[in-house]
Amino acid sequence: MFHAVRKLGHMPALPVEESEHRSGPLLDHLARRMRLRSESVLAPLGLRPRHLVALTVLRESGGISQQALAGTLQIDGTNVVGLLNDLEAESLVERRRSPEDRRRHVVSLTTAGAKRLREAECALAGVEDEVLGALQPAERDTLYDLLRRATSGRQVICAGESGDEPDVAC
Amino acid sequence: MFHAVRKLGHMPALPVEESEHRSGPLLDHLARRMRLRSESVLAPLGLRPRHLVALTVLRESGGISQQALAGTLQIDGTNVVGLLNDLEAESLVERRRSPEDRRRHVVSLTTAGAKRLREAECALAGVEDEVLGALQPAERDTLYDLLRRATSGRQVICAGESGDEPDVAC
DNA sequence: CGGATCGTTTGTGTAGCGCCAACCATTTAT
DNA sequence: ATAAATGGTTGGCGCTACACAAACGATCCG
Repeated sequence: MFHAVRKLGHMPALPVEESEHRSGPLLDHLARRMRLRSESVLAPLGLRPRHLVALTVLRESGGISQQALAGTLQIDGTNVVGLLNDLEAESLVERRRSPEDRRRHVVSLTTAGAKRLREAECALAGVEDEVLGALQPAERDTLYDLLRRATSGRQVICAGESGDEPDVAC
Repeated sequence: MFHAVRKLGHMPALPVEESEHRSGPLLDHLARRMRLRSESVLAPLGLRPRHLVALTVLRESGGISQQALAGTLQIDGTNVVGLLNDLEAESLVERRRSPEDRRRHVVSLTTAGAKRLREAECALAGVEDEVLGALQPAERDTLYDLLRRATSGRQVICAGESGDEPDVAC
């Protein structure tokens, strides 16, 4: 439909930079819009956006250690404790000691947690409609799918891996 | 691929809501991952993630008033001042008084600003590769496109619009 | 003229979060 | 067995990103 026909001189072979744009800032921007509006909708459920993120992650990863959770959530371990305390206080989440290593806590969603998460998602329908209004339903599904896949990918924890510098000149 | 076989017919036995998931939390999650890693990469350029968001918005909206900027950025007007001060201090952005209403400041990207933004985007290539590693290049383009369109949509500023309550039972 | 609006400055308050340090319980290494 | 490392927990400190309020100059408008 809308080919951004920008600078179509003779169009030799390359849509060169055209693709130098990064989605980081847009992600930030959109996430903020969503989060701001979500807060008010989530409040009556006693949840904050960050709790939703945690619950969502937990729904997908089943039972994981707090450390691992801290890893995927990318927040400091000590803060995970507080986060889980909130959730456990409402029995949305469960900490059980791992049988093979009893130092570890295996965190998992309780059925109440799954239920609450659902309610929250349901409550967010309006917000999403508002924020993603410019997108067709099918596009929203695509977006969801992309986000889900992108987030489910294991992120490198900053391992040495100095094979080749990725931050080249560009 | 996965048709979210949304409730067709009477749908007797099934993965009922399947499509009740919201992208909000995922957006939050992914944005956080991206932002954290971006910070370190952006630092040498004297920029913070939030500056990037502003610059990106400005690149698309051309010259707009600070108020409008506050609106799209969804941050308080007084904070926009500080944000712009940062950017103007490095002449990445320009405030000119509007000719038709001299109270207003028309904010726009300077050429230096556009250049810096590009450098930043370029510097972010590695981060994006890392964070969106689970996505194919084509998918990343799709993601970018969706995000761009979603963010460019005018967001309702909370106008009355009480036609029908969108927060129905669900 | 007087009231509303845009931008600016200055404060104040709060939430989110990193980080450090100390402390159990437990596992693993010596 | 004793020492060291690890997972979780608590408490505290500090910083950053805001929102929110108040007061002011410039400007527009009725």
